[in-house]
Amino acid sequence: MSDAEPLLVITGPTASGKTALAVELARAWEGELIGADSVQVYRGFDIGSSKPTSEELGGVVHHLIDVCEPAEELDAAGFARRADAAIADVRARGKLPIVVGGSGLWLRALLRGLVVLPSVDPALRAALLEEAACKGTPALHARLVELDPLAAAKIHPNDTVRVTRALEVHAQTGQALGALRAEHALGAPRYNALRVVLDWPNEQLYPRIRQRTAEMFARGFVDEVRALVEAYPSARALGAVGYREVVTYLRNRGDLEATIAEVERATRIYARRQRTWLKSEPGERLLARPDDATLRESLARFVDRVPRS
RNA sequence: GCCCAGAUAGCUCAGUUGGUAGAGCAGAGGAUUGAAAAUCCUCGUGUCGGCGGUUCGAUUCCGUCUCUGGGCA
Repeated sequence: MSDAEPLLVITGPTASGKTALAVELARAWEGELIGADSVQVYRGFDIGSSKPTSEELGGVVHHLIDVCEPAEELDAAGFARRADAAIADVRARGKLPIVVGGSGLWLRALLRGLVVLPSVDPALRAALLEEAACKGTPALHARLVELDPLAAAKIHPNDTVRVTRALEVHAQTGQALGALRAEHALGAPRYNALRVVLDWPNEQLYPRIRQRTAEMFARGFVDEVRALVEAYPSARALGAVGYREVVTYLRNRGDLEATIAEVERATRIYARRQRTWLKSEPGERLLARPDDATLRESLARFVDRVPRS
């Protein structure tokens, strides 16, 4: 057991019921929520990200939602900085911070930190992407083999995001990301987190996804996307699950029923990817269904250990 | 009723100049250190519509039947 601060984290695949449980716990223990969701941080991305409404929150304070304009870009490092500040602020007021969200890398950045590096240079990144588009990502990977063999060995030649990222770091710092990561991996956790992983069998999760998707469209998801596309045509979050499918629908004047089915499918695939991530992520973990009767007792024992200043 | 085009993986289809077949999507698993709701990797046996014929061998060629589109009556 490390001496890092205890921290309660609610995570799990999409549509597993994270928000509802977090709100319930916040009410019970005078908590405030810290979002760890890479889409809900953007203003205007409401329906498609299942951002909790003020009714759902029922007065519970929710940090790190609506903190960016869609044209801005918040990355994992920026999120971790803001989340650290929000957690400290909640504690300073004698409340219980409850981190809730399903963005795996963002949670990792918060709980274990990232390699310390200069912030992203958009021009450099754009140039590398341009080169990847022209020559093909494997050509850039071949260069990475020369510059950073350790990183290259762990990155597939077709993985444009990771190949360009590693080259970007080398260009910015002259250092090999592979070695930096290996060194960083040995570091201590930043928080003593209890991660509650909510999940359901597919027979229950898939119908929940279906129902939530239907509700999104009933509440005006298409109009939300139309307005966002007009105001912020290059917003990165328009590529997120659901948004991407509706953008295509609007551009091609496609079939709405088929689009709804595509959104459901993309959401199921996303849920599976989240599970894979959650399985391999180290640290203390409590796997539970949201209706698990013993879950509240276990959480109450943990919360008793959390100091409040 | 006649003509034409189809019938191949859960779906959409490609293909085999005759040696029992493969893409995309779906589905399942995995990776993941400043894009992460992103990005990427792995996994393909199915009476090749039924029945006959030709052939050493037919999913492929021929005949016929059934079904589905489209056209003509």
